[in-house]
Parts: sequence; structure tokens; C-alpha cells
Amino acid sequence: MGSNSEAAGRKKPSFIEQARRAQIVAAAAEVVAEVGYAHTSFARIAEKAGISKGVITYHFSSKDEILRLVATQFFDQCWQHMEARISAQETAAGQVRAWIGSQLEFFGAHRTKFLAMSDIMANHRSEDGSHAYARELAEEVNGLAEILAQGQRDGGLRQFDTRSVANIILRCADGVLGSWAMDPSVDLEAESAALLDFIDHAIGRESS
Amino acid sequence: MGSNSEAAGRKKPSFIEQARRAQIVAAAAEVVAEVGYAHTSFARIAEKAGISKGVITYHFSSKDEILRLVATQFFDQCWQHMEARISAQETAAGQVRAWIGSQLEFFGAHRTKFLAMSDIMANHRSEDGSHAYARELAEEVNGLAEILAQGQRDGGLRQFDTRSVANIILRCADGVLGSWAMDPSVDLEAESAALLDFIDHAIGRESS
Amino acid sequence: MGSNSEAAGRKKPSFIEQARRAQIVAAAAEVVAEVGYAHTSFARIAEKAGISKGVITYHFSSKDEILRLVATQFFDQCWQHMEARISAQETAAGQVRAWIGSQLEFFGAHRTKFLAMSDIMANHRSEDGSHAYARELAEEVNGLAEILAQGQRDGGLRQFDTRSVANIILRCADGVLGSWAMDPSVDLEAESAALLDFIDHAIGRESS
Amino acid sequence: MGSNSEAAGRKKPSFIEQARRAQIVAAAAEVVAEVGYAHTSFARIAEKAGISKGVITYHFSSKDEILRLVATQFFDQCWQHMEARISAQETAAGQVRAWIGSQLEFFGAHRTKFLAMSDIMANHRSEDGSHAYARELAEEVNGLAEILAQGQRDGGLRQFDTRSVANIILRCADGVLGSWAMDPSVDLEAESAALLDFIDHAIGRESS
DNA sequence: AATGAATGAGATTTCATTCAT
DNA sequence: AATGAATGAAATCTCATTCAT
Repeated sequence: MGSNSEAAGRKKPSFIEQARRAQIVAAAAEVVAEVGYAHTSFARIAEKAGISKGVITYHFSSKDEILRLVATQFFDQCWQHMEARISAQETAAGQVRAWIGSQLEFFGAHRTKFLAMSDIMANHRSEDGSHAYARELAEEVNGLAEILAQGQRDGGLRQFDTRSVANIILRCADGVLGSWAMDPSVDLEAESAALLDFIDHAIGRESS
Repeated sequence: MGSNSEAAGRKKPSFIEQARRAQIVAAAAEVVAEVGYAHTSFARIAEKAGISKGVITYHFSSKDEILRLVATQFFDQCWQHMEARISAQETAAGQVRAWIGSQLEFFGAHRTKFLAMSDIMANHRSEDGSHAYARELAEEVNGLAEILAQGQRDGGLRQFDTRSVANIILRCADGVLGSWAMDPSVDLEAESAALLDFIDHAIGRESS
Repeated sequence: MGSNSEAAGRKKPSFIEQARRAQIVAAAAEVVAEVGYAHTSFARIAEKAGISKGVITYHFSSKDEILRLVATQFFDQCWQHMEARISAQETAAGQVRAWIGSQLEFFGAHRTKFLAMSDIMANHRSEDGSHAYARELAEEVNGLAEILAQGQRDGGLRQFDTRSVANIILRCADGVLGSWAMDPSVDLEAESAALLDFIDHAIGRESS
Repeated sequence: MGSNSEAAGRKKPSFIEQARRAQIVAAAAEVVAEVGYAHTSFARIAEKAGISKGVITYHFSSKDEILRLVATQFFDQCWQHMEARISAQETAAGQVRAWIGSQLEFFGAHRTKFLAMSDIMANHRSEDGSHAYARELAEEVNGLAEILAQGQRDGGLRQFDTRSVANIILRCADGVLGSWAMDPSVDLEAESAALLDFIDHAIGRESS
């Protein structure tokens, strides 16, 4: 069954192998962004990548594996970008701003992959029908909630339920990205600024 | 050609016809909520409704028509519910709270249909690949932005770009609903309260 | 089973019954002429006639019965028209001219029904796969061949195989009608004249 | 997307690909000849070819593509055969005889494909409902009309409207083929001779 | 006499996946 | 490592026909 790279026991992924996989994942992202999750097929991915359908199943064990990679790889890249920005800040409020700001900045710079990731995350389900990325999102909420809690201890932020607000803030950002996803003419930078201001007022102490 | 209800010129939809259509739409909503947009099929809808596949195409001209109805009917119902609440308020801040509060309340009371509506709206595209419900959402933003502008004129709300903030607020609410959609154990009422508080702080004058 | 009027044993077809049947047959002819045999369906016939699908199967036992009637009724009407013209002629050459001339004249005056009849005759098959109207056409050939034979005996026509030539002449006429069927801008009267002239030269004695 | 051979840009059709396509086209011709255009389905074609339905849609993009090929390939083959015969003749009368004679000869030698081609040409329509092969037929008429005009200039043929008569002659030939199509026991060679004689008398100068 | 509703068979088409080469 | 070919399940949709009212 070729060199399907399921969790454990894979051989040594050669350079060529890696390159092919990356190429296929990239093509898949473009296709999802263009025609949507429901109309994404092996045929379209192969066509976009300029290869035959067979190559895809040679390198991947299933369609789901590819799409999962499209979403998670990009998600991870984004997180790397964000982490650097966040850790450069010292105050909680600064870290929250860095979190949201860098996220919007990163996604704004990679529209196609963002569209693909959104679509895949919205549609991928586990076998029991539940959402497939619930855990990842929960971890995000926890991470931001911790920052908020620190801000409350430091006195930079007012009192509120940190998990609820962390969730709200993250969803806010998703929402703004969503409106830009629907309509590319939206000025994401301006919306981003408005959002940061909005959040500042929502969580900061009144004197701020 | 059955009794397909295309735009103009339909006869008089009989009672039994109406009932069947409603039954099918309800079954479709359940199926979408359960297995997701991509895996919703005539076969599953028919099975859920306990009827034959043929009945569906007898009453509807296409799969899209059914799913569009699932989304728009529920959307309209929600709006009716919200309108009553909103118009009962006199201050802009109150109207914003009523808007968001009643929306979360209504969707919270109809989980299945909400899940279906979300999924359909996320996946339905026009023929050109653009989002199918962009117009509806833009109208919502405009409506809320007007309220915000009134609040600014009245002095109840601080200064900000009304359209950006209206969009953010609506997306916030969507986001909170989204987290509840993913995990039914989320206490939507509590999250709703947290959100209203969040918004209050974000848009209210500092003295508030 | 309603009042299906199969060959034997039918009750007394009431006036209303007759009218409905005629209406349905007329609607069927229009539909066949418009969309072609393959795309003719009960739904379209009912829509064209402004009645429900059920009425059709109430009055006819099958789709084939209706279409067969469309073809044969019109065929019979044409033959009635032709017979009068033919019998008014005394010479064989005159009768041949009357035959072809009156046929083209009649069909030319009823384009829609002619298109329907052609399409149906081309597509209707018996159960064994053979052409359904072979017998009718054979009879036509025989009829015309007799006239030709008489003409040869009378000396008005030159010698040739009467059945072959009768067939050729009839097919000639069909062909001219076919070119008009494809392109309504064809001047059928002029083509008809050219055809009569063509036939005259083909079968007449050289001195003619 | 398989190897669908849409107009431009197709790769290099491999030998095996060509063979499969030819096999499928041949099977389709047989099916059309047997059950008629209206009852020709992928299932029957696949069964006839001894392959699965999927293979067909792998090699062809639609049913129409296959049937169009059945008709046009055979039409082209016939024309190749005819061209050789026609150009071997020097007089217009000879060319007309060669035209019709070689056409009947070719079709007579390939009954199944002829039946299929006829059926397809009679039923294929463009999207606007008009006949799909009108252009091809018009070209044929023009070609033959030119020969007739040359014959008139040379003095071999009498005066008549060349386009009308060209049309009539071609339709004559179709007609004779049609009667043989309906009844395979018809002696096509004899009919062909009768037709050539018929045409000779119809268009030749009286002294001929 | 008529109708609307329902059915189920069958049509075309898409597609993930397997396999021989 | 790659490919083209093949498959068969499943999806949407059409339609003649049946039936209760």
C-alpha cells in the first residue's frame, strides 16, 4: 500500500516523497478554496496538481487524511507565527492583542489556505458525528483563558469569566475572518483594528 | 412534474401538500444536523421521514430547494422572534442586548434546526462559487449598525465605526453559538450572559 | 380501469370522453413536435393540456397508445385528403401528381402534427424491435404501385419496376418533407413543384 | 477526470484508450440499432461490451459524446469511401451515379452502423431544439448541387433548380435506405439500380 | 370523471478506491 | 514511484404508472 504515512511505523520519508505530499496537500487546499468541501474530489486535486489520481492514493491512505493535513498543517503554521508574536509581549492585554492581531495578519496573508482550512474544519466530523477539531479549539480557549487570568491577577484586566471571554474573543476573530472570507473586498486590516479596539474596551479596566 | 413550487405561478398548495413539504423539510434538517451537509442525501432524508425517495422529488424540484428552505424558514422564524423582542426596547443598548439575547435564546431552543441551518449556510454556494447567503448577512449587519448609530446619537454608546462593530457583534454571537454547536454541554445561557456583558463593555460609554 | 379504449369491448364513448381524448392527443402532438420523442413525457403533455397527469392514464392505457394515435389519426386524415384528390384524376400520371402534391400540401398545412408524426414513426418499435409502421408504409407502396402499373398499361408511363419506383417516389416525398421539417424556411410549395417535375421526368415516356 | 476527449488539450490517447473507446462506440452502435435511440442506455451499452458502466463514463464525458461519435465517425467513413468513387468519374452524370451508388453500397455493407447512425441523426437535437446535423446535410446538398450545375453547363443534364434537385436526390437515396432499414429482406442492390435509373431519367436530357 | 399523491424502477453521473503494469 | 484503467457503490433526478379519494 505504497508509503502511506499513518501515525506509527512509517519508513523513512524520502525527500521526493515529502515533496509530493506537500504538492498534493497544496493542490487540495486550492481546490477546497475554489469549489468548496463538498465538491472537492480526487479528480480535481489531481488535475490541479497536474498529476494522475493514482499518485494521490499512493501517497495518502484516504481523502480524509489529505484534507486533515490541509487544515492541521496550516493551523500549526499559524500557531508558530502567533507564538512568536505573543511571547514578545509582556502585558496580558498586549498578549491578547498580539494573539488576535497576529492571527488575523497570518490568515489575511494566506487567503486560499484559510478558506480551505475553514471549510474543512466546518465539515470534518468524527465517526460519531461530532466535530473533528473540537479538541484543538478547546486548547486554544484554554491558552487564551490563561493569559486573561494572568491579566486579571496583574490588574490590567477587569473581572469576568476567563473561559467564556476567551471563547468569545476567539470566536470574534473567527467571525471577522468569516466576513472577509465571504467578501474579499473587506478591508481586513481595518476590521482587525476595529476588533482589537472592541476587545480592549470589552476586557480592559474602565480607566484604560 | 408534481407540485414543484417554483417562484411564480404555483397553484394552491393543498393542506396535505403543505404537511408533506413541512415533514420533508423537518426530516432534512434532522439529517443535516446529524450527518452534516456533505453527507445529506435524498436516501437519508426519505429514510428519516419514513417515505420513499420519489416523494421528495415529487414535492421539491431539487435538493437545493429543500435545504434552502431548511435554512431560510428557520432564519425567518428566528427573525420574527427577535423583532418582537427588539422593538420592545427603547434604548439602543437595550435593543442590541435584545437582538443578541433573543437570537441566542431562539437558537438555543431549537438545537437541531440551528445545527442544520449553520451547516447549510456554510456550504451553500451560488453558481459562481460565492457564498449564497452573503446578502442576508449584509442586511443583518446594516440593521444592527443603524441601531448602533442611533445609540451614538443618543449618547448611550461610545464612538466607533458602526458597520465594523455591528459585524463584530453579530459574528461574536455566531461564535458563541458555534461553540455550543460543537459541544452541547456548553451552558448557552451563561455564555449568553457573558457575551452581553462583553458587548456592553465594548460599546458602552466608560461611565456605564 | 377507467375507460381505456382498447380495440374491442369498449363501452359507449361519451362526447366528453371523446373531447378529452382528442385534447390529450393534440397536446401530445405539440409536445413531441417541440421537444422530440425522447423527451416527451406525461408530465409535459399534461402541462401542455392544462390538466393533471392522472387524466391521461384515465383515458389511455399507456403512453404508447397516445403517441400511436397521434401518428395514425393524422396519417388517416392525410389519406382522406389525398384520396379525394387522387380519385379526381383520370390519368395515372395525374394520379401520381395528385398523390404527391396533395400529401405535401396537407402536411405543409399542419406542420406541428407532421413533425410529431414523423418523430413518432421514426421511433416507435414493435416488441421485437422492428419498425411499428412497416405495414402501413407497405400498403402505401402497393397502392401507388398499382397506379403506376395502370399507367404503364395505358402507355402514359415508361417501363420500370413498379414497386421499386413507387417506393422511391414515396420516399422522395418524405425526403422533401424532411428537409422542410428541419428548416421551416424551406419553401415547401416550390420544392413540391420541383419534385413533381422531377418525378414526371423520371417516370414519364420520353416524348412527354 | 479520466481521459475525456473534449475539444482541445487532450493528452496523447494511448493505444489501449483508443481501443476501449472504439469498443464502446461499436457497442453503442449495436445497441442503438437493436433497441432504438430512446432505449439506449449506459447499462445496455456496458452489457453489450461486457464491461462495467463505470468504464464508459471514464472514457467519455457524456452519453451524447458517444452517440455523436457513432454517427459522425461512420458518416465520415462513408464520405471517404464515396469521395474516391466520385472523383474517379469524369462526367457529371457519372459523378451523380457514383455518389448515390457508392453511398448505398457502403451503407448496405454496414447495416448495423447505418441503423444506428440514422436513429441518432433523427433524434439528436441541439439545445434550442433544432436538428443537430442540419449543417452536415446542407453541405452535402451543396456538394451535389455543384456537380449538377457542372452537368448543366456541360450539357449532360437538363435544366432544373440544382439545389432543389440535389436535395431531392439525396433524400431519395435516404428513402431507399430507409425502406431497407425497415425491412432487411429488401434487395438493396436491385433498389439501388432502380434508383439510379430513376434519377437518370429525372435529370438527364431527353435524348439520353 | 378527475386529481393529487405516491411509488419504484431505471437513467446519468460522480467518485473514492483498487490494481496491474 | 507512478500511472492509467477499471470498478461499483451511491447520488440526483425523471418518469410511467397506480391508487385512494
